Amino acid sequence: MKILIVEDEAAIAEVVSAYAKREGYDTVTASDGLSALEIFSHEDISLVILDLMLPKLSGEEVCRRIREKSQVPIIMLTAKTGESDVVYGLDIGANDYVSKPFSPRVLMARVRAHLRPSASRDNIAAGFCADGRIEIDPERVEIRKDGKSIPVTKSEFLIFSTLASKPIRTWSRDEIIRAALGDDYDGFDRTIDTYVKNLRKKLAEPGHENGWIKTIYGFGYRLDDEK
Amino acid sequence: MKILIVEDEAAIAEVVSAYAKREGYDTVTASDGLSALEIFSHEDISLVILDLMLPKLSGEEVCRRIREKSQVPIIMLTAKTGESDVVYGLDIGANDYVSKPFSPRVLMARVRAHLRPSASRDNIAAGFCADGRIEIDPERVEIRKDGKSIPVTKSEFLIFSTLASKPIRTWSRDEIIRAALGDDYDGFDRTIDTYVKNLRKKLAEPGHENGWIKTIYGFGYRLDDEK
DNA sequence: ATTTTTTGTTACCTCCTTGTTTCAACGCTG
DNA sequence: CAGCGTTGAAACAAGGAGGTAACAAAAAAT
Repeated sequence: MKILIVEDEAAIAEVVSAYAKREGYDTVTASDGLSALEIFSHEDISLVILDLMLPKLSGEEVCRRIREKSQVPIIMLTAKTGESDVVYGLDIGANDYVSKPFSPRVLMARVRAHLRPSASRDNIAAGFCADGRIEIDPERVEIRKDGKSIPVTKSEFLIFSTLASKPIRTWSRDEIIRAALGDDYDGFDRTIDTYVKNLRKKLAEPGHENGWIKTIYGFGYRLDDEK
Repeated sequence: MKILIVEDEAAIAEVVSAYAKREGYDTVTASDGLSALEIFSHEDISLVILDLMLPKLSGEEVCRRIREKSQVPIIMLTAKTGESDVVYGLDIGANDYVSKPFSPRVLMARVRAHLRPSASRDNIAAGFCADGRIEIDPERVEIRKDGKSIPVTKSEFLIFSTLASKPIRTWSRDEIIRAALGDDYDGFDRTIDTYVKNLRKKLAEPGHENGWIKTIYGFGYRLDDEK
């Protein structure tokens, strides 16, 4: 987990960085807007702490540019405390807004809240798909086809549940990893292929050779729930 | 989008509810912890605004119970302003923490930030064109004509989405490349011709041989969405 | 402790997509 | 309507994405 700290006052950047590191995060610091974007596009950043008053490129502009590419959480950390400043900051894409002077403890609590892994078995919804033929049972951790239990592994179950939770959506491999296996998973995205292959083998049948999992070339996978 | 407001002071609940409704959200109010959980489990709640000092069941406990089941965004709205209160609130599962007295405008900006559609593909706007006959679905990564899915490649999808995002506009090849394929794309602009050709082949029909993509001689392309 | 299952990586192969090129057709301009 | 630049279409090479299986490591079961 790497945090990008964009802050032109070295002293503040130091403090934030020190706190973040104490919590086990990696940090990287940018002191102006342009280098922030530069770093962001070349490193794998999980969260951005962004000052608004920056040399070269304003924080607002940095926020907008990042949002064009990414949904990474952005916490604005700034001396602008006016009501309108806060509203504006949030509306251009920030996820959180902390005013200076700030409490490092509170800031880090907010960082944790944004980086908290969001997946757990508990929020897997029971459900049906494939015209009701396939049933996901989070209580028993079981997938049934036509009422008959299909033995799947934990990962297979989590991944299929994830896909089925939004049959509408096409999921990229990274999204599947984050949603099904958790943020702290570190492994290659291609591993998903293997799970999908195994799931397909278990679920497939004549007429549904793909096991109701459709490949969206260049993007990822989606439940194939067409009628 | 329905917001659950958990607040025992009716006056505050009223104010929050009024603001939320003005923004187009549905609201439902609970005045104690138990009824909050009751409502939460029976209705489709997209976000919770949660006071901490509640009759029957504390806000902290409500937060924990909700978190056992769901990842719905929770904004704590409370008179407890101590640093430790904030840290504690966020650590037990709240996504945001707003202290009373609060600015309704800021609160609503935070609500918007939490409910903002999050997937990065979603900055491709869903939309219709060609008199509603062609539909762009960024969730599924799919283009449909008359409701029937048209298989397109990644680049074709991105390019058509770009054109459709501003049906008014004539796009030069370079602009299409930058908007659809990214700044770091390196390739000839004439490649766009090929994608357009392929798209046209897939979308065309008698009376619309150009697949709703119009050539602006000497400039580029534009969606042909005339009536 | 041993076996079995699951998890995750890798390599190989195939096929699709991507992007270039070539040439024909088209549209402007005079 | 002739000439020139621009666009359309098809063919093709090269790269990239996905399918698959074999395998190592870790976890669970016996």
